[in-house]
Amino acid sequence: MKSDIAEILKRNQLSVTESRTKILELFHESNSALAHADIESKTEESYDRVTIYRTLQTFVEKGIIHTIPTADNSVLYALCKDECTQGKHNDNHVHFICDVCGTTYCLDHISVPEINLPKGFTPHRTDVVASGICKNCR
Amino acid sequence: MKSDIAEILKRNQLSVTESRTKILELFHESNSALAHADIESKTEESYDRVTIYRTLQTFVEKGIIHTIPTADNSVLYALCKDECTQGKHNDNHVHFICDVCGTTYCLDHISVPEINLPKGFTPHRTDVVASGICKNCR
DNA sequence: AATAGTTTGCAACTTTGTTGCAAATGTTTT
DNA sequence: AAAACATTTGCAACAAAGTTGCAAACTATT
Repeated sequence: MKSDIAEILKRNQLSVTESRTKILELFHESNSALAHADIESKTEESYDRVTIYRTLQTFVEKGIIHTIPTADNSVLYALCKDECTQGKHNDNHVHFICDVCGTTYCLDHISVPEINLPKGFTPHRTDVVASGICKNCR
Repeated sequence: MKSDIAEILKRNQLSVTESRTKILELFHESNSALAHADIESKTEESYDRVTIYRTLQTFVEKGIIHTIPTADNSVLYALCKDECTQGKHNDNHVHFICDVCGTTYCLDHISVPEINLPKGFTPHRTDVVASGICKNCR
């Protein structure tokens, strides 16, 4: 498992450091999206705030994770599907934010339907963010 | 026109003040979404930052404007359709953000398609945010 | 026009995110 | 496996974004 994580880092030309390994592990363990603050607390503040910011930035650039737009404009990150690579994100799936527990789910298998935009608008990326009540909070 | 604006404020039990009138006018004049910074510059810094924050908050609470989730997690606001009232937002329409000029359009007339969520997930609000190239930047 | 209620602006503060740089860590070479 | 090189980390200092309390200014009400 640990070596899996290292593999991912190497494949993306990143040195395998303690913080990167740990943070990437967190994403793999969690089945929901994580905010900067989640990572700070789950790592028990072992790493500098700056390191976490930079690690997340790097992961986004490499296509390892992606950001999720939220209605309250907090910044969330989640693992990308395999098809994502540097500069070419393929995250056209649906996200669900639970109004009760706040958990954000990445519904990878549910794809975004075609949207008929007005003449002249060419879409490049489409995000769907649904919010409501999740399966654990009913 | 000015009296229209005052009407809206009164209808929402808000005192008609210069800043509120001016800010609400800005939204009515603009056909795109506005960020806090846009409002600051378009009012030529006549109002305190805090006043703008509070005005936007109040307008959101009253259902006069709504926030738009963005992929880069900046905070954007746009006028609500008539059907929105306090505590009951009805913004299930599509937003489009132009990657070139940064303009955000509220595509009121394009409705969000049904999304089949997994069992147990009950949606309450659904946002669709498309980004790409807008009609003016082709 | 006086009073009561609301809103504004200021100051101070918190939270969130960024940058430069030296020290520490990771990688490669011999 | 140690030296040399490259990358990453943590610190400090800063910048930007957002919040709160409170007195002064403004709206609304009588």
